Amino acid sequence: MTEAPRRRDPERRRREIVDAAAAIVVEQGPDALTHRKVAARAGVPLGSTTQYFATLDDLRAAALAALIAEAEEWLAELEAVFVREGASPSAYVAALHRYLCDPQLVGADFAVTCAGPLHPEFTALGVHWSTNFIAMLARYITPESADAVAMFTDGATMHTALTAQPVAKELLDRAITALWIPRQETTQ
Amino acid sequence: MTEAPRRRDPERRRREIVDAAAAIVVEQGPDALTHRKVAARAGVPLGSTTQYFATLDDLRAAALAALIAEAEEWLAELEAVFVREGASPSAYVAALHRYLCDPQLVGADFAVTCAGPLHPEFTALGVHWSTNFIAMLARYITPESADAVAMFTDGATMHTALTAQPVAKELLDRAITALWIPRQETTQ
Amino acid sequence: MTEAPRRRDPERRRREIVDAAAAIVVEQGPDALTHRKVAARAGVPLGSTTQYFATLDDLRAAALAALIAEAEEWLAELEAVFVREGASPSAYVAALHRYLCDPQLVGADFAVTCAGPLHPEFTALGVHWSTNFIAMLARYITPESADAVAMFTDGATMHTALTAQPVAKELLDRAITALWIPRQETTQ
Amino acid sequence: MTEAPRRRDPERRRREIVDAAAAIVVEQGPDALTHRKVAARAGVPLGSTTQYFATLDDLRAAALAALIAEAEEWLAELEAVFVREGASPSAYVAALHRYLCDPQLVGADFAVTCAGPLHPEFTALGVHWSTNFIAMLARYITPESADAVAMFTDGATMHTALTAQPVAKELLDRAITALWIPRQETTQ
DNA sequence: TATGAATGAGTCTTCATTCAT
DNA sequence: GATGAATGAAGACTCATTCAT
Repeated sequence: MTEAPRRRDPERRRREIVDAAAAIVVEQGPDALTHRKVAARAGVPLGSTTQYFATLDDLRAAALAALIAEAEEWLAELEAVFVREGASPSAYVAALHRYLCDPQLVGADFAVTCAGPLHPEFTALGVHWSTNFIAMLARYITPESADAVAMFTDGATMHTALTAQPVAKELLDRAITALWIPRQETTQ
Repeated sequence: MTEAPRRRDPERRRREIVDAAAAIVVEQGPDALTHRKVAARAGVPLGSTTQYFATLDDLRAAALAALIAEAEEWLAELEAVFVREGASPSAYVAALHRYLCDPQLVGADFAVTCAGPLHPEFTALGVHWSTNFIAMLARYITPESADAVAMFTDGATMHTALTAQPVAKELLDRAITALWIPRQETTQ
Repeated sequence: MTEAPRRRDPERRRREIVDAAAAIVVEQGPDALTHRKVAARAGVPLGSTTQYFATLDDLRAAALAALIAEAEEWLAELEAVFVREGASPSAYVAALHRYLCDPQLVGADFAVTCAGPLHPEFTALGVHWSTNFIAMLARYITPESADAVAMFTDGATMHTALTAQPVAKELLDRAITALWIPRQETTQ
Repeated sequence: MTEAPRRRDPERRRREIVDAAAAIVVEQGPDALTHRKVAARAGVPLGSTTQYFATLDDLRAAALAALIAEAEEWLAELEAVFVREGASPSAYVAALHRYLCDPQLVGADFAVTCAGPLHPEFTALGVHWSTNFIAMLARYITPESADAVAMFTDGATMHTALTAQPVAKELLDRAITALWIPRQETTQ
């Protein structure tokens, strides 16, 4: 009943294709994306992957954009916490640890990080994410501190991707506390 | 005579092949490696790439190992500095900045980091490098500090790879100083 | 009112499609025709190209017919000149040179000539055009002369298509004069 | 026994591929060439068509070059006749008629003529052939006459291709005789 | 009726790997 | 041992045609 009419739902199909592509990018890397894998995973005929995306690069771009969107969402939630409870190392560490415990998010971050240097067309995407991240932090801590925290966070993400184990919370806690310098202004 | 025996120098040819493969891995990523590219770049016949390496995966492994070897060398030099001059944040930052200014080293690090999560057979390589790195640091600073410094260093490397610009020395300096905690023991 | 009924004007749309197809055939050859190119060029939705023509071959046939129609028009004008001013080499050369200076006409002739031998279904079209041409000439010059003039004209057209430069008028003049033999009959 | 050793004869295989491609170009036109058709016709695996020719365009170029070479050979024979017996309309007509009776030659000429305007990379080939042809004639008849004879010959070839029937010898005779003007020089 | 999504066959091309020479 | 030809499996992409809406 909730199945609803399946046939002819371009929006849905497009989303299915992008989601399948994103999953493959996360699991096997941006270079491992093929039309065939996407079609098989999405359960759609081969032709529809080219129906919706003129080239594989377009599809890869859509997949990476979808992945970044999830990370942006996490970032927005983090800021909401800062607004609600104030920005503190412990709040940040809690959020970061949650992030690292979500393989989907870690994989997405990893994929974007890998795609940047190898595919010039995606460099901007990675830079944009990085810039956004730092900018958000810099609304609560000093710019220098924001740079350092972001950089450490990147390293933690890569390490998590490599070991497939989230970095220990204590480690995050010590490092973030050491790098964290709140902005001096009284008001934001 | 000083020319050395040119024809029939398998060692030399093998090295040429590995070097070419490593260069391609750095520039285009581990997934972009092909026999043809290697042969063309090394200036050797196509057949010799399969003569020396049974499969392309073997060749990729050799290339990544060669890249790691360069990083290990840098690590050994760093430790030599520590032994000679003592381990200090500034000594570390100087070495790290040199590292980040060498695109070859950054590219190598990036390639290994990318290969790890995507190709299970290379995960061990990445973990090994990371472990070695931390172990070296931990001979001079606390284990916790070593973890944090290594993680931040990873993030700095990825950021450099992404922007193709070495991270500013001041930024490295502030962060490393904040994370650096010498071991208490008087002797090592 | 002068706007005419725009929506629901099947004739108009059909003509737009055929014209677009003809232009593509002239520019890229009969084999390069695709529904998508036609739709894009005509500015109509993809579906309408199959709505009006059951198969691509049908559309190609319509395009070639339209091209031939333009040539037939030129032929009719030429005969009108003959009727008005009498058939003379110089009148023919003037008309032929105008023909060769019109890339649209040359392209059309070229397209039909190419399509004939390669696509059996279009052979008749080419033969028909050729026959018409000769028949018209043969009303004013001897049949033998008509054959020769038509054949030379074909060659001139092909040469123009190849070099994208109309054949020099002097050359046409000399050749046509040499090949031209008026009919002896007093009446037509 | 005359079969000789088949295996590993790159020269032979390359020739087989080019010949098959040339036959297809003649029969179906330059645009109808595909790797699959060539492989099937030559009786070689699909992969070898790309082994010997990096792209289909390269293969098409080789095929057209082979076809032109046959025509050049005919041209050389024609000149040999002129040298031996003197250049006369009847000698030319005899050779031309022989040419038109050979579907292979007519098809080749037709293919090159078609390829020229549609594929810019082959325009030069067609122009070159045309220029050579005229230059040869101009060694025996006036340049103006050579232009006209060549142009008529082109038309005759196209007509033969279209109707799949060689043009009648009498027609050729009348036209060539009318267009033929020997060089005035006493020597040459 | 008009439209554009759907799809599978077919296109060119790349390539790992094998193997004759 | 060294080399380059051989080959079939994929890969990206195009497209005629069908058909739901």
